[in-house]
Amino acid sequence: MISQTEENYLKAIFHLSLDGSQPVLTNDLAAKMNTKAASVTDMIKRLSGKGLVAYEKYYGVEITKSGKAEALTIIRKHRLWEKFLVDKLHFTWDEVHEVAEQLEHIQSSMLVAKLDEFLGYPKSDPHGEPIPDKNGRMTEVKQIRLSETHAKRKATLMAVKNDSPAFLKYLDKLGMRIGSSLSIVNKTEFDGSQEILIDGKKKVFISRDAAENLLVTE
Amino acid sequence: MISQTEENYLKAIFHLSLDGSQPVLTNDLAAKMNTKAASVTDMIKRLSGKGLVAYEKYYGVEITKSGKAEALTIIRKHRLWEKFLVDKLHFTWDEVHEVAEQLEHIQSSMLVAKLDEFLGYPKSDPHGEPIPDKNGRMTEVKQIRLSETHAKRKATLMAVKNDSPAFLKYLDKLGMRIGSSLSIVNKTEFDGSQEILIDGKKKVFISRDAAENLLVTE
DNA sequence: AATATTTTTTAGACTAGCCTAAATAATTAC
DNA sequence: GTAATTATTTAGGCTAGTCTAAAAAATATT
Repeated sequence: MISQTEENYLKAIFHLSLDGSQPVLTNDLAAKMNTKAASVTDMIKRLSGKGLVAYEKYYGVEITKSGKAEALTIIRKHRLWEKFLVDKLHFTWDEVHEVAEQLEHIQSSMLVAKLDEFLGYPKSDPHGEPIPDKNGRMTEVKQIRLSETHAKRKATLMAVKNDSPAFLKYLDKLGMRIGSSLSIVNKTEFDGSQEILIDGKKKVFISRDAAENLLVTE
Repeated sequence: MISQTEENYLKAIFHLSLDGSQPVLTNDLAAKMNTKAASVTDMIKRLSGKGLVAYEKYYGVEITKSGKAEALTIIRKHRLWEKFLVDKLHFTWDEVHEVAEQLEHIQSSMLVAKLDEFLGYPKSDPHGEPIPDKNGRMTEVKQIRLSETHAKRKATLMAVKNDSPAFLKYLDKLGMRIGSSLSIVNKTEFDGSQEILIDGKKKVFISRDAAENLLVTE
């Protein structure tokens, strides 16, 4: 049996090892989990004892095959629940994260399977993130930050890097959503700010900070 | 903040105080919670400290007004989720309890409100139990055990007293469901067994034990 | 009413997760 | 290459929730 706390650590390790360093460092994990390094060391030992991570003292931690499988089923559940909350219960995309953090820990493979079916086997969640299938596989689409695209190209918004309600509400106000077409009208090199056209209709200014959090395909 | 364990104790106390003794006894609670009496004493003190129950040493425990309100919101969530699982995800009524036991602890009043709306503000769960509204009020219908009805009367199955998968599957096999009309064809006094007609179609024998777990209105 | 039995509580110990403070290892600076 | 700094681990302690064994109170027996 794997506890909720263990699941949360595992998820954090998985995410850090994707877009961060390999191995994952104790302090980084402590920062992500909002705990102290000493607590992380404790937990890592437990996870290591269960074969979910490989741990080497003073070096760091790497997720194992079975740990990765666990992490992917948690992420699968999280994203399916987010999809449910938005599509069926009409939550807005900035309201779902906190609730999905709880729902992802419900244990029932039947529930996940039936929820997946009920939602029509969705491939991505409301933020554009891919939903792993029951074998943990997901269709990764090459996504780049809007800040890294070259001028004048037309791009499609696939996902957002930042899930904070503040950012998501800001995008809503701009009239931007997953699937919107974005074309760069003007780019100011010195501060990275851009003027973009949303769905061929609305012209807006966005900062480099915003552009870095928008993932698009060209 | 009230923990999941505290929620489970509170629910147990509420249920025991409904169809059992007032006050609720330590040993009864221990039996219901599958723990030892010593653990119950500990927990009761915690709940008492939070004002959710009134506890008197060597006497027993009674639920307070605020404790009852908490218990009712948990029961509300449990029954709404059961309704969701059966109506939307097509679980059978014997499969829902375990999952609903987990889902009832999800904290989000928005979620409960939206789920309620999504389900069309149902008044009862798949077992016929009433769903408390957001103020904890439920429309109680006078229900009696089929074993206590007088012969020849036609009754409607409103709820079942026993949620065990074994019993529910048995009822399914008999072709009996919430809302079925039951009329007693024959009653054997010495062992309480009955011959009944289901929905005017199917004639079956049931034991006193079964009849005691069928709640009907005449 | 005194004794025996049952119920409940207390005392002390365990695990999961967390903490602070101190010790140790690794890294950076000079 | 030694010293200073930073990162990590260990040691010991805390709370929630559980347990067993022993003590105390309530109840039942005769």
